[in-house]
Amino acid sequence: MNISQAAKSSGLPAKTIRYYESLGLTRAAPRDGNGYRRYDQSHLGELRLLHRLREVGFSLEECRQVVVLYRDQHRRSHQVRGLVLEKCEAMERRIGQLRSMQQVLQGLAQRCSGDEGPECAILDELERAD
Amino acid sequence: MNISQAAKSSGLPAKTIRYYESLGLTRAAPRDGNGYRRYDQSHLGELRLLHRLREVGFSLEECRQVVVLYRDQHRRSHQVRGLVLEKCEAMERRIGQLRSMQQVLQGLAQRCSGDEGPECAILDELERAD
DNA sequence: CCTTGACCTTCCAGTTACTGGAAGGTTTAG
DNA sequence: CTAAACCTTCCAGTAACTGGAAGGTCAAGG
Repeated sequence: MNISQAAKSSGLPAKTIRYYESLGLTRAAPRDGNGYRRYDQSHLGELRLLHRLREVGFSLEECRQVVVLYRDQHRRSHQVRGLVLEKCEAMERRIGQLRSMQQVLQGLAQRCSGDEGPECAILDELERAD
Repeated sequence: MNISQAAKSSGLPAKTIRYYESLGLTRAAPRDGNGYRRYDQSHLGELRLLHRLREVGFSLEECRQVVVLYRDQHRRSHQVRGLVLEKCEAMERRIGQLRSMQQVLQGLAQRCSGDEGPECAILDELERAD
């Protein structure tokens, strides 16, 4: 299987697959005589794992930690679960942040008349000291 | 007022103030004889505006749009309000995304035994085809 | 007068996670 | 035989800073 097949089957663009390989995030694919990368099922598992981890918000560094466990015969499942739960909590905190930002925005919009004149409570509020 | 005073008073680090100036996001501060930037109250308004916009999630490009209106005597407040409401909706969409990612993570964590063994429902789920 | 520390300046490099594109080799279909 | 569709590597750019190097300036203390 060449890289475009691996891309289709894993959901990652070919460019991204090469990029991950260059970072050492995936094992280097063996090459054919012409220099083309060759993929098999074992590569696909890793690529799909990476694709899905990214989809649920893992950074590449966090993906790397999961991949290490994925490859480790002696992992304990609570290690994987720990990483997932940690990410879950980080996500929760991030959502809370965004929600509070959004509330500020709503409050600002409410106080602004939103008419044809230049006076604007939003700008007044945001430029003022403390 | 020199740059470190402006930084303290606006909440933006000095480095960031220079950076914004280099992008043309703020007016270039006039220089003293020694080449130091000098700031007055009118600069502080802009700097505080930028700081607060960033805090509520505006990108620099979005900040730029607000700053243009801030400087425009002939703006209409509904233009400012429009930008804020648009950002508000984008934020809502983003929050929805994060929430659904978080739910996936919670579902994964629930299905994993989280014990001392290597078998892990999370990895099984994430590596599998479709 | 000299030094020390705290300012200030510019510029370059690194971060994250790709993505686009150039330049060039290979394979496949007609 | 040629054109399309692969593949390769490498370089540059994105967003929004941040750290650090190299060097100029200024105020206080001995």
